[in-house]
Amino acid sequence: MERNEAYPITYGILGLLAFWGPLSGYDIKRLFDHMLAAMWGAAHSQIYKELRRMEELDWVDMKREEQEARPDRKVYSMTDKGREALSKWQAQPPDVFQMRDELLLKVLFGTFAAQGDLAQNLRTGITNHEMRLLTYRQSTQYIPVQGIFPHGDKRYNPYAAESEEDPYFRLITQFAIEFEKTYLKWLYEALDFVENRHEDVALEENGDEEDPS
Amino acid sequence: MERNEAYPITYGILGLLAFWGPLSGYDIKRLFDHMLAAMWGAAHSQIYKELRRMEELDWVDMKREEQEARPDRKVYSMTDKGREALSKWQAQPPDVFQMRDELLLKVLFGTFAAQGDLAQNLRTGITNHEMRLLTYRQSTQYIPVQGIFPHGDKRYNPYAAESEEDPYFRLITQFAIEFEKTYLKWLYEALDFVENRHEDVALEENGDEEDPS
DNA sequence: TATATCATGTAATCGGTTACATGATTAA
DNA sequence: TTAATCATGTAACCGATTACATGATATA
Repeated sequence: MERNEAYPITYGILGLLAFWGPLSGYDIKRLFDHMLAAMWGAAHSQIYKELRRMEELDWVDMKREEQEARPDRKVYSMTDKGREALSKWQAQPPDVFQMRDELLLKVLFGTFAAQGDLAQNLRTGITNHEMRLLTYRQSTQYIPVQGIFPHGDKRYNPYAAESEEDPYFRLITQFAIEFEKTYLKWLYEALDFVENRHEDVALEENGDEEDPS
Repeated sequence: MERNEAYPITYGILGLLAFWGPLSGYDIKRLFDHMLAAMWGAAHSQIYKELRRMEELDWVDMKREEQEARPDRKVYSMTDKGREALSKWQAQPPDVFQMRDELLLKVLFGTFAAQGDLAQNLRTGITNHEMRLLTYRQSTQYIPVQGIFPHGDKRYNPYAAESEEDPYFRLITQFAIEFEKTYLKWLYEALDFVENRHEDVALEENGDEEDPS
């Protein structure tokens, strides 16, 4: 049995090519950051490497566009074989989700943190997740048009407003927004908890629950 | 400048040793699955390797317990240096969270899936996350006692009921439950959408009113 | 009888990150 | 003047996974 020939990032690239036709590695990196930030991240070096691999698999075609003063643009487009692979992938059960969140680990072991460190980490988390929430709420401008595939040779401008929106992208954006809202709600509650319980244990006697946030 | 000497899994192990005193690699693996499943996963091979590394760093001490008919138990306990490292880690800002969820990727590119594949994947996700939610709701039996650190030489039975619960573990469990509830709510809505193929736009960002459950 | 669990590890590989490299153009 | 962006890659490394290995004991 042969080795795995593809993994999530492969299909991430393939999906972007299916939506937006021929793209360079640089284009793909930009779209990754805008479109796939909510579910998968990728460094540009990995995208370039993966594109080379996908070319060997005949999942993509490369056309070199010469430029003066800059390296040539290597523009990739999905092949029939690539389209088939993308469809086959959808027929396999998804990997079990695995959370990897260092902030949660730090909260769990908050007992071993010095005064104030945990609160500071929670505030950092709040800043990060507030920024994400904002990004996702503004991300509708990136919604791709529907039904390009399987005639995906045309190139669409991801920044242009389109009349027909892809319903799955809307679905993902909704998930990302709800996730960030849930995360933030918890972060604020956790921060409130660690700030108020460290002040003085004796305060628990009288009513200190009036706290307008 | 020297290489990183530790990363999240290192502190995961260290934190478990701080809570529950001397433990073997096998014990740690079991606790990882029960306590840290919501925020970090680890294979047993990685834990054994990491323990050897931590021994070289003098973050843990190892004592060999001989057994007949089985390999010796190598029982690790945290050193002062390890305790210091755990505390220093809490003073550093946490890594930015990076989601890696293949199911979300498949939903985003749902346009390229054959009839029924997407719904099937969503159902798999529902099964997985329902199981997680159940696990987290039952996980209160694993809540560790508070304030062992910094005198953490005693060993506590993680299965025993304790009067004083660690508030941070409770916090994490709450997060995990809220996360799974949010995820599941979205999964059911997404499944309904792909099964019924509404023309109207489902899933507007819901209001602030909470359902009183 | 077959599987699972206890209990421990090693080896090989892989997916992903970090660092290095180039050089023009544009914005602060 | 400094930094960022455009645009492309290579090389080294590292954290994590998968497969391999052993052998008793308990459970179905």
